[in-house]
Amino acid sequence: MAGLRARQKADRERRILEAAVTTFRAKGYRAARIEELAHRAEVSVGTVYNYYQSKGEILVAVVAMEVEEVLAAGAAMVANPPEDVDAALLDLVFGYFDHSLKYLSKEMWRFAMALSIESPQTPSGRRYTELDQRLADQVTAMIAALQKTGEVRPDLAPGAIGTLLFNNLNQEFTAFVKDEAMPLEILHSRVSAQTRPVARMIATR
Amino acid sequence: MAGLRARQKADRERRILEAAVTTFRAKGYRAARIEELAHRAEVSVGTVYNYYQSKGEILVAVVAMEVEEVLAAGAAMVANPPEDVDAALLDLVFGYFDHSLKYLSKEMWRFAMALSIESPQTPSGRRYTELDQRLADQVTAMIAALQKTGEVRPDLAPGAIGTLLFNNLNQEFTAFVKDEAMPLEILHSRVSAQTRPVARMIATR
DNA sequence: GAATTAAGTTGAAGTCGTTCACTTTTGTAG
DNA sequence: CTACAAAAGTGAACGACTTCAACTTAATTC
Repeated sequence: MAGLRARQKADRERRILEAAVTTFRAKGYRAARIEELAHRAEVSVGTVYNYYQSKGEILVAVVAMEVEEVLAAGAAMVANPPEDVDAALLDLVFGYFDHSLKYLSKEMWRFAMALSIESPQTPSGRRYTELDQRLADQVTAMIAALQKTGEVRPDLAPGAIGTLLFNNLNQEFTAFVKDEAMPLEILHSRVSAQTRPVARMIATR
Repeated sequence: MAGLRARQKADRERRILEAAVTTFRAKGYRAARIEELAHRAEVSVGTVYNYYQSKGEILVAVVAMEVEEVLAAGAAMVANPPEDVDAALLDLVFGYFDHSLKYLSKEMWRFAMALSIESPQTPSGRRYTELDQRLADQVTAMIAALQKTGEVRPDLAPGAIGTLLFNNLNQEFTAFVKDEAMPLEILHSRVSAQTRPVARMIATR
């Protein structure tokens, strides 16, 4: 028997997260009121805080869903990388970018990023940073994979180049979410311009 | 005649900024109460808001002092760059890093960064982003200068490489301020590891 | 199945950044 | 010197996240 209490608990948590996504998207993260969100989930304000430590933690839970999906897609690509160094790196990265607005608005990304910088020691801050790290590791893994197939010069440390490229794409993604007017294409072209020269230089000719 | 009103105004603004730096450093930015800061500056809470639009704006005013100094030092270096590509880039960047804790604590950096991401359209957010851009431009200027002296391959776009390197150092600096325990040396060595391979590849041999 | 304990819910109160209607001070004109 | 206008200062009130002491409800024991 699942237990009434356990079922109620799971149901409430789900309702709260659903209500949060709905409210955040409808009103924006900042303008979303915990009270409204609680009402929509049919619980009290206190109960929301029983399930999530803060408004930010609810947000990071949504970010985590997003990033987990993207990581899974990326892992498939690393397991079977395109031949071109250029294409391999950019396909991977554009995969991140193109999925990024599936559940989250730019505003939601901004607040999640800000939270992770502002409060790096909170559970939500840590969690965000950890997701970032896993993305960085995946870029490094891609470079290592390309070294295995002989596409990338074997004398380079994949960690250094991977981190460099990830840091760059992360910063450009930050610029992207900071500017509501910037379309994905501009992000693509900027990151291409910065990634391609490196791809060319690290490739075996 | 300077005018009593103008003098009092300038004096109050100075007192508020001074009180802010003192209070932020003593208690930390988050724990600093506007009320305490106002009391220390011998004005009312309302007057603080008469001079600065928000708590964050006071913080960014301090950041700006810091960055302006660093930019000036960097400009001197770009005007007369070291011969080595390696040394030129790392000296410039380490100059940024080593000055970064002169007026600001790591916590203050974190809140300033968070603010600029969270609220990119506010005056303070814009101001921070603009300072960042000027730093990025300076890295690009250094690469352009090294192309002029023939140290860097002339076929590369200095903007793309400069932005890439700046994005990397900025992200690593963010990681540095997120971790209270990380010493400057680790930041140096991480950025060296990521910058050196690129420096080697873009240098004329 | 009544009593007891443990787990979870509730919303009013607390905190702190920010605003605004009112007061005070400075500058100016008659 | 008085009266008026403009500028600046003030702090109580407000809004929104978060906490917590009191209350319900589920589980367990006898």
